[in-house]
Amino acid sequence: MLDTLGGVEPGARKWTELAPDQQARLLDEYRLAYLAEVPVNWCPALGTVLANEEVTNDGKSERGNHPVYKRPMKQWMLRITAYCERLADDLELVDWPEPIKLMQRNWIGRSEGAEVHFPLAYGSAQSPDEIITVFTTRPDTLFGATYMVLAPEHPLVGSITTDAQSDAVKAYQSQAAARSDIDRQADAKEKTGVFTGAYALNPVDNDKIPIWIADYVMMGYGTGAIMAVPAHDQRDFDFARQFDIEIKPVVLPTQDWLKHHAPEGCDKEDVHDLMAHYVAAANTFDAAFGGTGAGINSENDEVSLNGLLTPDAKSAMSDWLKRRGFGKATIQYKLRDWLFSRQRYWGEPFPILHAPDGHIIPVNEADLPVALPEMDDFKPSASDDPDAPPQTPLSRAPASWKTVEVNGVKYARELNTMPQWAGSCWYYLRYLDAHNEDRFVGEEAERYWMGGNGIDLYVGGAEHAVLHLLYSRFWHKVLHDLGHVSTPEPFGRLFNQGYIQAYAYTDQRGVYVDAEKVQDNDGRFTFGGEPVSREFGKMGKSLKNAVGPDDVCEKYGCDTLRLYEMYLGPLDQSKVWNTRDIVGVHRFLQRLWRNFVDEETGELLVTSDRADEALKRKLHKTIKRVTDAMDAMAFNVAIAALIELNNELVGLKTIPREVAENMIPLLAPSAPHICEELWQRMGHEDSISTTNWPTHDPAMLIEDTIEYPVQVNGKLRGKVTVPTDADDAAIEAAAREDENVAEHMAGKTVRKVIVVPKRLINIVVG
RNA sequence: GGCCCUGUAGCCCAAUUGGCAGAGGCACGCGACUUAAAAUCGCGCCAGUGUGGGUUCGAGUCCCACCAGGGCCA
Repeated sequence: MLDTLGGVEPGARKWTELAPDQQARLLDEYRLAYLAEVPVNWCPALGTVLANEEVTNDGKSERGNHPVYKRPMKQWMLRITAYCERLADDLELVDWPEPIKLMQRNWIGRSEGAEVHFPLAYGSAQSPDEIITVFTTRPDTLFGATYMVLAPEHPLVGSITTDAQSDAVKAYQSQAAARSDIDRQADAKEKTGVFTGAYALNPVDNDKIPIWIADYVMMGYGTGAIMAVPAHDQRDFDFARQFDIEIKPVVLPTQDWLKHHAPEGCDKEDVHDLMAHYVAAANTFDAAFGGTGAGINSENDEVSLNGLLTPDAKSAMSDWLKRRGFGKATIQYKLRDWLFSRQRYWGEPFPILHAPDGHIIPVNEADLPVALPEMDDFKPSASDDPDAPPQTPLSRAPASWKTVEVNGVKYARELNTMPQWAGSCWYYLRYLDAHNEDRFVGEEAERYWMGGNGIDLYVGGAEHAVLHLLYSRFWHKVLHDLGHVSTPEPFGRLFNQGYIQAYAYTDQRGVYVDAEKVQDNDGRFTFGGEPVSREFGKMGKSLKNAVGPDDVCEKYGCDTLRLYEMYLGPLDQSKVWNTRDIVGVHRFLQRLWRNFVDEETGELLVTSDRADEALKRKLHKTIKRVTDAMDAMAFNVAIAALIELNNELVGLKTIPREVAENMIPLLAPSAPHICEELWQRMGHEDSISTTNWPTHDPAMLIEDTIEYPVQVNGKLRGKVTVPTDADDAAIEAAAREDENVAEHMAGKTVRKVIVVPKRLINIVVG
């Protein structure tokens, strides 16, 4: 095991046999928190570095939209990559929306493939400096690798470049450094690159293949080097055509693909001719074939992929690579380690001390937590200059805070702080036992609240998919491994609520105007007499379309506001705020009140009278519907069912107590105030929040008779009512007796009769 | 460019997961109450489910293609 780790003496087997620096290096390979000199996202305007997750697609900071630059800096990292596999696999354990799971899987970016070692053509292949390792998801195309590409920053570039190519390579390297990753990854047809003058050997056939550098290969992804298979990868194809490199097909495309991409002059109907043409001159086709198919041109003395379908070819090649020591099947992830330090004041200080000789120790446990020093000026040092040295606010802290003496040695405090995510990674655990002075959460409290599958229900926005929700899963797993928490996952069930949207209005210059002051004149919208155009978007300040909840509360009460928000529509979808509709739920509450309380006298109308059979059935049906809907978080449906029941009560002089006692608790979560008031008036001394959720009587849901729709050939032709316990034959007989049904069956042969119990009857004739 | 979500009445939304397209609300119309209006109560109105195919006895629901809106990743 130790042998496989970098820099360890062969033969060393025991920890104590290792030199201190070897021990340190080994530990560093495994530490979950480590310092590293890495290319980071530096945002001079914010005066801080940012995690990949905090940088938008167009290279701006997620907060504030400022430009972000790559630059190397020594920073704290958290080794989230050590948990890649479990973070991906354990998504199986949780009840989350599939799109969020998918986003996390994509972000983690698991890909199966193989690593392949390409020896340099002139080297002895003994030293690691003479081997280029690449990762590929398509080891089956190895016979088609006709060149290699290193990222311009790849450490081998300097040593392999020939003198003749040296100037060109250096010029290209500095040109590439000036481009952003986003730029470099953009699918430009025009590829750039420079030949290093060096060659590698393709391990499958010992062919000498040229080594290029090109900026479409990124150092931060995979090994920073690729084997290029131009026949089967579009970017490699574009590159090879541009620089006139051999394009060797090793997978046979589908007929459709050949037809579609063949050059002019081919007989597109003659499959054999197309294939022959492709094998002879794949470079004349207009694209790379990236799909799967049978292998061709892929054979050496020991292994043949010819005729094998892609999955089989992949494993055959991986096996061969492993047998010959040229590589092995492996899994690669897109997720990078998490850049965990920030140059901000408002963040948790690291409990870390730096010794004068550079070694690092943790702050003594008795001195935890490390509190931020009081400072007058705690702003980050913002700058327009991307090369300005980072200045953390804590570097301006009093010397008494910055220096700590331990055993006579003066240590310097770490002056970076943790990112805002640090707190959200574990707050849910602290909330369980917030006053515990001994532990971050007591074991008993943790088991009680988190037991089973973690937090029962976590409601939040989808924007956290690859930030908070990934980071906190990582921390939770670390805590789980250390035995501090009992579940492998923090959030058993996740629910994403949608956004509230509202109409927004722009004037003729395209500037947003205050939506509340816009007048609607039969679909023509004006603001201060000027016409404005209406659009639509997430409610908020930027679109000037926010509706203050205070106004709604003031006018209708907060039960109405609450009810309205729940009634808008499915919780997980974005919904339009339409002030006009509020009166609907407000009327419901007023009607409810009038049903229960005499408006004139204020007398409670709930009596001990028995409910009649129909009302009882309605009640129990409602209990079931509301219960099911609340479980499914379909609050809009639950409220609709209660409105329906309430409408049934309108004609009654008094409300039977058995109805009231069940109905009010059903509504209480949605309209707590009015329900509490009615509950008290009904004679209860305890709050309604302490009462049990009503349960329905299944017997009350069973009807004596059922009305069946009768279809003939799938079209509704009649309806029959039969006793609930009628058997199929009886139902069918009843159906045939219906006049209209009989008419549509007249003179035809019955082919089939489908009786779906409690649903319908379909008679197929022909 | 790839992937994901959504599309049902003038509007917001339901539809027991493949079984009668309508629960509820808004808006609108008519009627009752009222001197009148508001409020209230009653009654009514409107779509064949974005488009085109397919599977099925039967499709809003499943499959394929396309269109539109929103999102994620390049």
